[in-house]
Amino acid sequence: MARPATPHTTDKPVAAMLKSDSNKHDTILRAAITVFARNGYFNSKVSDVAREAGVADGTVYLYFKNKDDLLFSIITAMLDSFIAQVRAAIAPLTSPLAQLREIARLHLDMLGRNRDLAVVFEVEIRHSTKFMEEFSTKKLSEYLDLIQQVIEAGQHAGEFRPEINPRIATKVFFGALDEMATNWILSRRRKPLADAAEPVLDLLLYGFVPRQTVSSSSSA
Amino acid sequence: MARPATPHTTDKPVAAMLKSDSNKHDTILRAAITVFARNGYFNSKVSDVAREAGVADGTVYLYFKNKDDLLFSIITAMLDSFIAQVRAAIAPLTSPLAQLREIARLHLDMLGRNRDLAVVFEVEIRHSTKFMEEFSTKKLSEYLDLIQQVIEAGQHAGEFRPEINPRIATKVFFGALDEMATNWILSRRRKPLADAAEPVLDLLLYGFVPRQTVSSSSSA
Amino acid sequence: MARPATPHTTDKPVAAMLKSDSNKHDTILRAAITVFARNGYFNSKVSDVAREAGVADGTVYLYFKNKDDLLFSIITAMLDSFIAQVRAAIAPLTSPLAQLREIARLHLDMLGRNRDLAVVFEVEIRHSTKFMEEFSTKKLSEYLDLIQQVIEAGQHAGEFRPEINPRIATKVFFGALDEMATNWILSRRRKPLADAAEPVLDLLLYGFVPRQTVSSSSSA
Amino acid sequence: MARPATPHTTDKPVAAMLKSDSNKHDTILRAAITVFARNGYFNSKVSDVAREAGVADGTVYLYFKNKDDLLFSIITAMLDSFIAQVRAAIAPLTSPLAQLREIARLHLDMLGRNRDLAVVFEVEIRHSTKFMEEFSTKKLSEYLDLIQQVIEAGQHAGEFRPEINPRIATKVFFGALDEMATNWILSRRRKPLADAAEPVLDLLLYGFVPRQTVSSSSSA
DNA sequence: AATGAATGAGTGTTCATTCAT
DNA sequence: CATGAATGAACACTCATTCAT
Repeated sequence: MARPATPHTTDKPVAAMLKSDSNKHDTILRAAITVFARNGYFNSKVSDVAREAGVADGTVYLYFKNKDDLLFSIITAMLDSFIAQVRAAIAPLTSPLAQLREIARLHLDMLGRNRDLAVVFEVEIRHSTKFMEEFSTKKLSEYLDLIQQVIEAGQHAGEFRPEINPRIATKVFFGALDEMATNWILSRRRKPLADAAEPVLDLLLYGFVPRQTVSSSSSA
Repeated sequence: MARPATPHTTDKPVAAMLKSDSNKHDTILRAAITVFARNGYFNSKVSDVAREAGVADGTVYLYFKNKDDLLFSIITAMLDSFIAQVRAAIAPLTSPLAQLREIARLHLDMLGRNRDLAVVFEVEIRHSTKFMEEFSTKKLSEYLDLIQQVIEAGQHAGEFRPEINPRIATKVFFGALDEMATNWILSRRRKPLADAAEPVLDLLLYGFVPRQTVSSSSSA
Repeated sequence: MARPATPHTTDKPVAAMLKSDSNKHDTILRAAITVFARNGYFNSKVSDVAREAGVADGTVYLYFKNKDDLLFSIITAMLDSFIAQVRAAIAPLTSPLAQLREIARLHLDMLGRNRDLAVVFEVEIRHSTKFMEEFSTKKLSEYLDLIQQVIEAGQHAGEFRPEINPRIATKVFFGALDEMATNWILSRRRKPLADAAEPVLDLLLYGFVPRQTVSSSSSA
Repeated sequence: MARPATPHTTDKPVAAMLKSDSNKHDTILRAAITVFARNGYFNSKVSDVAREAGVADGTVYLYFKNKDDLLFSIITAMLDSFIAQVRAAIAPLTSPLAQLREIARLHLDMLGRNRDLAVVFEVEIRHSTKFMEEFSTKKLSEYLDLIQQVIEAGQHAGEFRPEINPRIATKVFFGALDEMATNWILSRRRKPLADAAEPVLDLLLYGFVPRQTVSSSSSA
């Protein structure tokens, strides 16, 4: 139940955050996602990317400064696209709790739609501490801030416990989703990643510990 | 409150899961942790590790099959040591909830004691999908199974909600801790990582949503 | 004394041996001189030359066969222009000694007017033995022959010692001027190169060794 | 005639300024001379040098920082060796004029012994203005200073004209020899380069212009 | 066991040249 | 004539690994 009309299926599929047509820049970027996901960034050759994109090696350098810039551009594009989608999706929702639910669903939905994208995001983004720092202080923190704002709004609205630290709650939320995605990538079973959204949310929202079904009322 | 005598400070400091003396095998492994944490696995040269360890390049190959084997050995040693510590620490505890609490604390305590170790564990372990698959299906899953057992025990004991999926709960728990560690590595502030254990646990155990202050309302 | 009206200042400035206007062929050639002088032939890119000339890369190939042809054309143009100037300048002079003096002056004057030109001539012309052979047996030897003829004429006229080998004298003469130019390029002081003409000539004409101020006879 | 006992033939042949045995550093350097002379610096591949030296590509980098360092080392070694030989050869000579003569002979003798060496020295040394500046302000100027001192000593001794500028005389002297060498490289005839020493010296010392045989003629 | 000199396969990047527009 | 995007051959340099000592 719930979440009935929400358009999981964005007409602009996540995988196609890059205009799928013509545009050689995007063709190369898509090829890089495929290749990096297959072999990992360090084990991928620029010429692999070029071949996958159907261009000459040198052409890659007409559109990207160097190999690193390829990875950088992929992740920037992903996060930009994702953040925009999330903003658009939660804007109409009034309840912060509903918004948080929507973020979780979109997060998993997006990564679950394109395994290659997910691999790059979950694995290759960590290819160096420098690289991670770069993103965690820029693009990624933009996303995390968004989540944190929702959580704080939820506290004001009385939907979330006032005593929890919103910063930590954000990390717990993000970490939980991130781990689901990482596991999904590694697991052989191809159950849709988005299926995990509901149970994860239930856990995060209501905790491991049972609510004292209180009083006698339940038994009554 | 609580957890008074629990020996946070294992007499065998985490960093020295490798016997700190003589043993050239361990000297090289420690050197590798330092070097990999500093530059990342791919940007580290075997000769860097050798120099750090004070041995000749060729000597590394007397103890390790190749460069990959170095990283593999580090993580295996880390996880073996960690799992052993966790088992020992939770054995005397009877309440699964107390056990889970102890795991969280130890997890963060261990990584927080040695940033290099944490960097390798959080970042370098992901240096390839193959590598991750290798671990997630072996060592790491041994750790995750341990957590899962505690959660299931907690469900039987009535300490955790019976309806939650223990497998998913395990991932949420691990993912939350993992994210705390990753963030701690990247953050400049050097607040002890273990300080995060309590608030994270509170969030996971009791959820984001306030418990209905029960009483009248429910019965109303 | 002497050489009063000789037009050091050719109305066609040396630098503009290439018609300075319109003509795209010459525009590119001038750009090439600038660029080659700045970075050296091998470190210059065809696209640098194109940009300097304000044309597209491909346009360079409409006027020159390839990059080598650019350098070749520069030096050919320089030497053609120079030889023509020299011929014109010495034609009216009757004394071979005066002619030789004029050649020295013009030689240094021309190179000293345009450092870029000098750099290309002194440095880049030597970019390969093949290249040098090409020129030394063609254009350059035309210039050297000119000098040699003047020297031989001087011998017949009794102005130069009959016993000297004109071929060797030519090389000594050219080598001395060449070295002055090379040094001038490298030196920081920007004293006009042509200033060196007089002292060099004095040395070459009268030698290092003092003329026996001859005994008393002269005074007699 | 003249120059009877002077040991043109240094027991340590010029070509072997590099100990010809074992020493891999020198083997590579000799290979580089051969290869650079054959194809020119820019057209030579490091792997060509390695093959010529009979070592692996990587080995070159154990002894030289990079390709540029190869050329740099060649010329430094040449000049060091040459300057030492010249100093030793002129030390016993008392007459500056005899010393200058000896320098000219040695200069041409050395280059004439090993065409490859000469090619590198005459052609490749100019592979860039930066490179030339480097040498002209260091090693080469040490050589030029040596010549200049001899000329100045000759002036004091009354062997050379007092009014000539020693700095310019040095350049004229060096330039003349340099040009002889350059021409010899390019010429097909293989007449010993050192044969040119005597006529060149005669020209430089006594000039192009005949000494007034004075006496009667003038008064006639 | 330990060494470290030697190896040589591997790759990111450049840039002269072409050609469809 | 002119363009400049695309090409792809070429190459300096690195570094994991070996092995004679």
